[in-house]
Amino acid sequence: MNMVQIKDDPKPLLLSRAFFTRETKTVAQESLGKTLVRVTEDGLLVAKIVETEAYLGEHDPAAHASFGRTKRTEVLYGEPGHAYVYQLHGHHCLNFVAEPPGSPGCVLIRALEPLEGIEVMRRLRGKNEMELIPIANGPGKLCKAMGIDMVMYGADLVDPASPLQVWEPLEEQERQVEISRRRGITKAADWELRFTLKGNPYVSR
DNA sequence: CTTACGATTCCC
DNA sequence: GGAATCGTAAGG
Repeated sequence: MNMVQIKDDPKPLLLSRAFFTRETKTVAQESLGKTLVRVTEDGLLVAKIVETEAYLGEHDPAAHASFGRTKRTEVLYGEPGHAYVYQLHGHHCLNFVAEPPGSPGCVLIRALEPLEGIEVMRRLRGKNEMELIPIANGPGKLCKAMGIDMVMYGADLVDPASPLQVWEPLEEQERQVEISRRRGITKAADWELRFTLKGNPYVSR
């Protein structure tokens, strides 16, 4: 990890709008290994994306977009590369909006490998003595650890002034993607749209 | 307004 | 295995 590079020259690391302007399934797979960055008053919170799920749009029974265009899903129909945040069971979940405007695909972020700002993440999770793995190995847990709530709804992930950004990987990595069924849903449960970094211990169970 | 229902988490 | 928990969407 090269913190000098992070602080001095973040722009070349930012992903492009074009990255998100692709098929949802592609964006979900390609997001693995990328870097999620939360800019806070206590410094940068940095983590590697290790688990994602694709939600395909209005014809995906498990997707929120299957309800059509509502106040909640509005951002899904807009410009790709923005954050879709929603609440569930008192927790928050983070998605990346994918596909061109009008096509409401999105990518659920399900687990992170914490890299920087780990003490702040522990504090946000409410447990100072927490082990590294359980800090962000679930969709609700990672939002709490990264300080992501409804304020982040619609945040532009490719804007260097945004509180929530997605960067290229911080260092070279080999990347083997494993494909499986989406977790925790009852509709279209057999669709294989969950993507994980093979062998990564920070993936959710 | 009322009701049903989760893309979850944590504890027993 | 089960409870906590609360916004959303749908129906009256």
